[in-house]
Amino acid sequence: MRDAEIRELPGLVGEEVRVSGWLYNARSSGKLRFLVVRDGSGYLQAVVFKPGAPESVWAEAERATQESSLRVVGKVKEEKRAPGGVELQVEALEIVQLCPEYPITPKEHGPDFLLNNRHLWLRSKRQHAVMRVRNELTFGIREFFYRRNYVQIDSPILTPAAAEGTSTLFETDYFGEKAYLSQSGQLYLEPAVAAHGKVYCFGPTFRAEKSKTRRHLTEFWMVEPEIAWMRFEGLLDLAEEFVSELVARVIERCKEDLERLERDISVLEPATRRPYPRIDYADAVEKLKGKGFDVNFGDDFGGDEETALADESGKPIMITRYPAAIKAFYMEPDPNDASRALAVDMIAPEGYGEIIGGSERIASYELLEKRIADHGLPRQAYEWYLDVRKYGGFPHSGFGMGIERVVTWLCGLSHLREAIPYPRMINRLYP
RNA sequence: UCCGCAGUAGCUCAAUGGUAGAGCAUCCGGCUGUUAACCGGAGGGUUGGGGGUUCAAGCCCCUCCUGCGGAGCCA
Repeated sequence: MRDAEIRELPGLVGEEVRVSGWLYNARSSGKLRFLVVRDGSGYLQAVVFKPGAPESVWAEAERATQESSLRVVGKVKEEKRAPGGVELQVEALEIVQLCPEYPITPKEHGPDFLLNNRHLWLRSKRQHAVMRVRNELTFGIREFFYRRNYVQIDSPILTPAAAEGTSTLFETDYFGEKAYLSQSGQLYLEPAVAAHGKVYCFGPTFRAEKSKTRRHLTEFWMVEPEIAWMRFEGLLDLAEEFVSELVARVIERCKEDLERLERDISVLEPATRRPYPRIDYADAVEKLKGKGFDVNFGDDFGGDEETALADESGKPIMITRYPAAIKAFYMEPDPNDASRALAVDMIAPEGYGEIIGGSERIASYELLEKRIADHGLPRQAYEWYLDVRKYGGFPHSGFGMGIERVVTWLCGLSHLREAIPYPRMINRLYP
């Protein structure tokens, strides 16, 4: 007899094994009791047949409640009627801890209740699948960059000043000084790119905006690559390669999870194929006007506008060359039109919104100096950032991708809050 | 911050201004192949808080609280 994970059982038919896990659900019919056991690696139907089992085993099988932790011993049997194709014929059963009435029943629940019980909700099938997709995505991201010889540079969470103004930052006390939780690692990446050439950071970021939409969290994860000597066109290629490769990876390696989430893979497949449509901001404005939207050149796009643009193809689209006035101070102006920035937003299809924002960065010391002044930012706080241009300046580009937005899109979720283990939102800091 | 919707059993939801109900969960009973199993029974309620209208309020009015959706902002 050996210990086995449920995922291994199809290869252990005929063998006697011990499986340790939790009771997901139980069904019984007189002399027959089905225990659905989960152990994180899968779901197992364990069967106890009263006439064939010792009385104590039957009694324990009857006593076991939903989510009781337990160990079952028995022979693995091929069984078409069982989910997964195999089942366990229980010979011994030990309840490790009898679970009292479990709050999350096998019926529908509301979001407030589920979020209050997020620590338990994580055990349910859908949430289990989402976290596995997230895991595949984040590992894929690291592998993508590792294979291309990027160096991961972790940016600080506690920062002395805002990247783009202080209004959206969480403020905290730092030994009598004001400190802010980082809203982007990008500025700290730029000095590092001068050291390593190709770098990225990957960590949590914080926005104190009182956003109440399905597309916002106050704490979310962002991956931000930054590349020396890369120009705008190269950045567009990189973003496209990055996303298409990650989508393909998740489709290939998370088939079961996506199936459990009832995500139609054929809808995701166009995103595995390059190129993605690229549309100039000015053309996007015209296109939206043609669709009856009330937008003018110079406006930023809202969620509805983004959705309308993205829905034309099943792929993400890249909107390029936004007006400089509505973009960040550090973005390089378009050499053909200084009123525009070499900035890109990638919009996911199906209304999932912006997943990437990026740009070529200002390379000139003098221009950056002027922009900092124009935006009313405290020069002193950005001295180190200006040094990237002062001591051997160079063109460079980068983007940021929001992990939860991508997970939400890949899984076909209706809300970002399911894409992170413990969502932090306005009015929610528990559990 | 603004706009809209909602709050009834542990959970999801019903209930013309007139005796508060169902399903799931729990407990008891039945069933040898269940797939959110099924069938029968039982317990379970200060209808979010406060105030008001009325013979009578879960329902109408005021107010506060909480949640949800959206806008703005953004990934």
